[in-house]
Amino acid sequence: MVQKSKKPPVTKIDAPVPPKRRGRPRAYQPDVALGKALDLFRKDGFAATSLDDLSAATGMNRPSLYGAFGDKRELFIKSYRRYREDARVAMGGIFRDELPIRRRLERIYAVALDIYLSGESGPRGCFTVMTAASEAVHDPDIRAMVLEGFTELDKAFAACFRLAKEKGELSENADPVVLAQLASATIHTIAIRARAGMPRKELDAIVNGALDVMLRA
Amino acid sequence: MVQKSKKPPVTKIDAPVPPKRRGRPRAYQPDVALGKALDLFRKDGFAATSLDDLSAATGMNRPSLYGAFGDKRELFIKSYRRYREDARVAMGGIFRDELPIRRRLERIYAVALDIYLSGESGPRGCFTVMTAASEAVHDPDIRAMVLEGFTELDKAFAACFRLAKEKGELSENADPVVLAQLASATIHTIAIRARAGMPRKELDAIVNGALDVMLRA
DNA sequence: ACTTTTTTGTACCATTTCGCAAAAAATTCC
DNA sequence: GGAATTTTTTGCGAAATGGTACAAAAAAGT
Repeated sequence: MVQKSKKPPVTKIDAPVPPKRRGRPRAYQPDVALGKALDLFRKDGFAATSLDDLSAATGMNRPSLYGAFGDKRELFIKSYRRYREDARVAMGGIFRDELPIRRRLERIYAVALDIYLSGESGPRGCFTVMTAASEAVHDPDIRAMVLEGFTELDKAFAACFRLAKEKGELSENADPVVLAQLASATIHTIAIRARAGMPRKELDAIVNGALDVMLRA
Repeated sequence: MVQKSKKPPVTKIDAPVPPKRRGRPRAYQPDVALGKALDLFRKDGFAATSLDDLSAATGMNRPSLYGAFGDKRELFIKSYRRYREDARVAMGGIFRDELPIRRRLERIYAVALDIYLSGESGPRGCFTVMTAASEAVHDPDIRAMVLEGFTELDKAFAACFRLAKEKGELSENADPVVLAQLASATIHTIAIRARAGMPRKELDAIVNGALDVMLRA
């Protein structure tokens, strides 16, 4: 076996052209299936979601699910990763925006609330918070991912405040790290309260009050 | 039978003397059994806790469990009520204490962290938050209880800040309601992060930073 | 001693759940 | 057209789950 001709060298990582796979073609698109799985997990949580539910939601039958994503736990982990990616693309732009700090934060919370309040059968909250509240205690891998999610948010907020301070939008003795933790705390509280059914108006009010204090009138 | 001698008139509502029940005596104490059930629910959540688990933990077999507390959902609800009562007695005194505001809040958070970090197999977090993250979406009764839990905490904090303001410990333009929501947010964030495995030191630091900002250095 | 009352303990049932094996189907390669 | 390859489909099976029926047990009343 001098030359390995097994795979044609994939220069373009995901070409829009189907790469002519060998056997029977898939009846599903992994991306959309994973999205459906994520929706279900967000709605019901890990324990209350059965493989049959997932099978029905994705349109894949159980063996296909298994072949594509592994067992239930692996599918959950992949769903969670997908959630984080989605959140990053939804947020990423705003964090790097050049708006004044108050506007920037308002936008961030608006997008967050869009995510938390979405869902056909009731608001779904923040998947990171949900996972922390359930699986994180018993599964070290999941716990690590969740912790990483928290610190990622903390850091993003901290960078936000640091930038604002450099631009003179905050007082000299403002501590970006502390403010970031408060900003995260506000994210967490609205995520939880959203899932408990609190209407958007009240959540917006909480955000506004928190911003008043953090940005120190 | 001129005088009704069926029951001796129970003037004292719960005498420490066992009231001579009629049939076979219970092999368990409902209070401690409910406590064990609460421990389990807090550890694993509703869906991941089976009746067999509960049976093993309480020492009662399933039919007895059913007879004493109703089905799984009812047992969960009773466990949650118990949690709230426990939390109230643990907190109640401090909220009404006459300490300076900073000290008072420090104590509150210390007690809260004691509750959230307790647990033989990992920190158990706040049961209200956990329940909001899971069952609250699908069960209106549970959702109502959880929402009530949130507003109860908000109100307690608000009273706290109102008192401090009256005593001149806060600036004139401080808004007790807004500060209370931030104080609740801080409770929520440490509850979640505790369950995600964040060590107490870091949680204490978050509390301290939050107090700095709320009490306006 | 016998009846009544209440709880326990054993056993059972219908359903759900996760996982997998084996056959059938759809496609490419030769 | 036939072999090779990959996926789908069907269906099985062992275990767990929530709930209940029923007899045995343990106490008080008579």
